[in-house]
Amino acid sequence: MEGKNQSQRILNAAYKCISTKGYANVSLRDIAEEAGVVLSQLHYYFGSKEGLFTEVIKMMIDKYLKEINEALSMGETAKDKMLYLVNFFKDLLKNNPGLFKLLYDFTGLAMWSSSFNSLLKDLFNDLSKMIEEKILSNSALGENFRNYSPRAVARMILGAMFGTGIQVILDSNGNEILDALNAIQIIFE
Amino acid sequence: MEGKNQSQRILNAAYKCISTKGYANVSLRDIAEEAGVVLSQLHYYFGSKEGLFTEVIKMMIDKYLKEINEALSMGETAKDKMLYLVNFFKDLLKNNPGLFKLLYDFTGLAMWSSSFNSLLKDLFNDLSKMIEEKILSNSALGENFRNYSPRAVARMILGAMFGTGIQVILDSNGNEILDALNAIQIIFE
DNA sequence: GAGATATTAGGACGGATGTCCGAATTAATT
DNA sequence: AATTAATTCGGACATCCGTCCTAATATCTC
Repeated sequence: MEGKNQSQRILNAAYKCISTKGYANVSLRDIAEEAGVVLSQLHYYFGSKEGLFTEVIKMMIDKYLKEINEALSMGETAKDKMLYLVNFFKDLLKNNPGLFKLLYDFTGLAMWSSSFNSLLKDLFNDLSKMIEEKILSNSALGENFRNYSPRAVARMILGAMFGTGIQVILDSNGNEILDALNAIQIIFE
Repeated sequence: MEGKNQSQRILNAAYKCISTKGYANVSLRDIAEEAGVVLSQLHYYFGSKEGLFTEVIKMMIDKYLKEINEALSMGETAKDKMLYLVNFFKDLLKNNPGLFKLLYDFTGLAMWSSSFNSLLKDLFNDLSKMIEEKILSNSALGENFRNYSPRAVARMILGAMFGTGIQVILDSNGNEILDALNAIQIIFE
């Protein structure tokens, strides 16, 4: 009756558990229970804990690439596009903080595990490239930009969002900090 | 012969273990062995794992507040001070990456554990306040700044360093990404 | 020096975790 | 309908973990 659904339900349960409690605080038994499935099914479908986590990470990566690509297709000028990107990120932090927590958590995991390192490294690479190409490439930017390569600026923008985001998450009343995200646009003024 | 030294050796060992392998991959037995001490000594001096980790976090916080305060006391203009701060951070990532990894790791821990949350939240608070007061307060900044509160800009600067730093750490050949840190100064051009 | 206190040492405990295995059930194929 | 393959289930396994307890040793006080 379940068929292929079973593995998808496990994947969704893993996603939910990890984004709620953190990868270090989640056991395979937690995930099995959340999925309404017997423990051994996780190994039947994903082989190991690492295999399951890998799939969750890939799922997360797809979401980020897709959603940010959408956000970056809005607007015309660099300033406009940056506004759309910032607003997307503010909305993400407010209405779907689990997705950001997942990114932060797995990025931390990737610091110590070479298996996950390349996955996350590639994601940051792709995201910064998207920012570079869609925001910083075509339009004629201010003279300030001539001192820094578009690649470096894109990395910094991505880092500013990420690093400001964690401060929002950390502070339960972080709504005020959300305004700090707008400050990224200072480079386009 | 050891006396008070014993607890300090445990603390140093914990610091070393966590900054090398990550808090999730370190057991009290690892720390005891690294310190050359019997397991039960950890509970004798620190009561529990949480108690020990708390002290390690406080030690880390002291280092950051002290070192960044020093970096921010250099230079005169906002642009100069920002350069000193960036160079301090680049030096940290290059020569003492373990300290940054520790910050990232514990910040992730603070997302899930309310016990550690306030410690890290306060650290980010203090650091952004230092940046605000020492860089953004006195001097007459460009007109761009009137659109954003100094508090928000400080948060964003801190976030940009933090978020760019993790990208450097993630990439084993991250020396190129180090240049992205310079791009933060684009807001002072 | 004797007694009290603080520290060190070693081991045991209950519980949790990832993994694996064999049987039962279901689905697919002929 | 019979045989084979795929899936589901329940439980066992070895191991590791944080914590706790008791005895031995060192340190300090008078």
